[in-house]
Order: sequence, then C-alpha cells, then structure tokens
Amino acid sequence: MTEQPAPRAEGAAEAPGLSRAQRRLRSERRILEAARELFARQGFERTTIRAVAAAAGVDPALVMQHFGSKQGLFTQAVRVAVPESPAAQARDQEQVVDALLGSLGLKLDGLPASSLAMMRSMLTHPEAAAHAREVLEAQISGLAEATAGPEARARAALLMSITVGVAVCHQLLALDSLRGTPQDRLAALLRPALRALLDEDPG
Amino acid sequence: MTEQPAPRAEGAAEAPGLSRAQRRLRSERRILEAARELFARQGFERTTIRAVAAAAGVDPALVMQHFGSKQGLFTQAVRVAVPESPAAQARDQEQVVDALLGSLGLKLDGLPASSLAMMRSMLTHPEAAAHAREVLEAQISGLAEATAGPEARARAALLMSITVGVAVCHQLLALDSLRGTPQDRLAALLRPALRALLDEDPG
DNA sequence: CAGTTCGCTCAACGAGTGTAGAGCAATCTT
DNA sequence: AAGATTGCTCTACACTCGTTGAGCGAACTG
Repeated sequence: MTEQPAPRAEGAAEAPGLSRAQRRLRSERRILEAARELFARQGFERTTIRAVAAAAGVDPALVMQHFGSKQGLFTQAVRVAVPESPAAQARDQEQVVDALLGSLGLKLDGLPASSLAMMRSMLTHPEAAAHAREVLEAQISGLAEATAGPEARARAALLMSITVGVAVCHQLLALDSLRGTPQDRLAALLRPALRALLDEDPG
Repeated sequence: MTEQPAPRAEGAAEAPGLSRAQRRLRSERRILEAARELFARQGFERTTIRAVAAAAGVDPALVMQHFGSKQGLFTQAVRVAVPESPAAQARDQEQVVDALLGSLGLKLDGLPASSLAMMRSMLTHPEAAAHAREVLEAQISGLAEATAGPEARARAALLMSITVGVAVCHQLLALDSLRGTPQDRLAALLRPALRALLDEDPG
C-alpha cells in the first residue's frame, strides 16, 4: 500500500546483536560497496554522495564522516590490492598471454567493481587518470621485464593498450559485437594477436 | 597594468567589416571550437557552459541561444562527418591494416578534437556512449564485411577494440611508455598483431 | 533617416551539489 | 544504574550549475 515512511530506522533496531564497532564497520563496508557499484556504473562526477548514501541505506553525512570527502570515498573505493603485473611469475610467453587474457576479465565473471570504477572514471577524473597511469605503467614495466627483446617497453605498452581497449569495449561500452561472442572464443581469437606482439621479428 | 575591465566589447567594435550573419556564424564557430577543445580535455560533465563561453569570448547565454542546451552543444560539437569504415574500400588485408592504423591517429598529428571529445566522454556520458557504440558497431560491420572468414564479426570487434585501446592510452591517458615511442614504430609493432587477427587459422 | 530586426549581454532564478555543525539515542564504561 | 562515549541523523549553508527573460545597441530595411 502506501509506503512506510521509513520508520526512523535508527541504525539500531535492525541487526540486534552487533556491537557498536561491528555496526560501524558494517556501515563502512555497505557504503564502500554501494560507492564502488555506482562509480563503476556512472563514473565519479555523475555519482553523488547522496545517491551512494541512499544505496547504502545511510545518511549522506555519514559518508563524509567515514571518508572525509567525495574524493576520499573514491580513493578508498578504488584502492584495492593493486594487481601485480600480469606477467609477474610468467615463465614463457604463453603464460604471459594467459596472464593478460586473465586480467581482462574475459575469464571468470568480469572485473571487480573497483577496477571498473577506476576505468570508468579514468578519462574524466584527473585523480583516476593519475591512478590509472600509475597502475598501467607499473604493469607495463613488469611486462617489459618479462618479455625483454628489442623495444620491449613499447611492445608491453601496446599489450596493455590492447587489454585496456578490450576491457573498455566489452565491460564498459558493452559492445554488442563483443557481448555476443563467447568469452573463450574472444580469448582464442585474441591469443595470436598478443603472441604477435611478443614475438621478435625483424621490423 | 590593471586589466582593462573589458571595454564593453559589444560584439560590434571588433571585426569592423562583417555583416550580422557573418558575425553570427563566426560566434557559432568560435563556440564550437572552444567546446570541442574543452570537451576533449575534460569530458562532458567537467566542461561548463560558462567555461566554453569564456574560452570563446562570449556570454554564456549566447551558447544557449545557439545550441539550445549543453547537450545540444555537445551533440553539435561531436557530430562531424562520421568516418566511414576504415576498411570501406580496402582490397586486401594489408590495406585494412593500414586503414586501421590510420584511423588511430598514429599517423598524422593525432585525432580531431571532435573524436577526442566523444572518446573522452563515452565512459561517463550516456549520450556519448550511445554515439560511440553506434559509430563503433558501424565500423565493425564494415570491417567484418571486408574481412569475411569465420567469426568475422568477432574478429572485427576485437580489431576495433584494439584501436580504441591504443587511442585511449595514447591520446587520452597519454601513457609515457607510448608517448616515448615514435608513432611509426608503434604502427610497425602493431601491424603483426592486427594481421594475426585477420588471418584465418584453425582455432 | 526612421523603424524594425536581431545578435548579444546582463542579471537572476531554481535546482542540485559537497560539506559542516548541532543534537539525538543507543551503546559502552564504571 | 548514572554518566560518558559515539555512531548516526537532521538541518542548513555556500556554491556552482544549466537555463531564462528583459533589454541594449548596432546592423538591416524601407
């Protein structure tokens, strides 16, 4: 019927058996989770603190209290264990290719929300761009070290660019032509291209 | 010295010999040019009409009068002759590869501001995303038709994804590892990878 | 040269944003 | 059980944004 006017959910009545610290932690997690999802879907600028708070079932001011500012919330939401270079412990080129395809989110069920949030905002939000550059350059370094050979860094940069491109088109733009193809087929088609960038040939 | 308090540049004193229609057109062009540059640099949401107007040396209200709304301005700024599929009149695979590398902005001196504006905003602005999908799918169709072979559409989609990825990383993120490599070298390194996606091999 | 047109600016509104401070009520302490 | 602590909400401020309508003055028309 008529919607209950939110019975003054004092943040207390629900979840009866939790301590104050536990409830605080639970709120923080809920906010972070909601923030990641919204940042991943709409990017930094279109995501409002009010929307995050509403999605988390919480007052906007609480978000400020926990994370200091919208930027602080974004930083926390995006900062997760920085994925080590996809080729950290790869022994041969085939393992490098496997690692790259894995980091694409083609295998498994997509990339984590935090990664999507960073990617979604990296073209419009300066801090996200800086973070993206940092992460990508680090991965390129690892990749270049693993591949060696002439122009290793340029090759590695192109490999990461390809990864970014496929991730962007598939996960963020959701191109039908990509979504309509099974992920293992995409990986299979992509594999020779990645191999071609790893091979040393007389250019 | 102290800056002149803008001597009431009535839009008339300057450019003495132009007719009203000519001045109107000149204003429109200036606004569009400023808009393209700002949209390309900061994306849709961070670009304000006030900033565009200031960059064009014009009152914000004039922008509204010319383009109706911020969205209208963006649409006009981004709508340019849709680039025909990079492989429209390609005869063999090598010409397809050339066309792809060309549409990357690696050759010449980068992509036009209108393309950069669309790319910059395509992850955060729904209209830009729709436009990007439309353009990319069209190019994929043309590419798939030119390449034929098994799974042609998936291959074409991956080719466009690679193009997008390199363009994003090079033109928008400005990754040092890419900017530090001559563009012809990047093209040369990329070529075998693109070829690998065009070749039909038993997968 | 008088009257009209119109490109343009000025000033302002209303909505939405990030953010800060006061206060409540449930939990923790003694 | 009384007091101190604190997670949380309410209210509101200051600001910026897109957008609008009135009006000015130069360019056009006769």
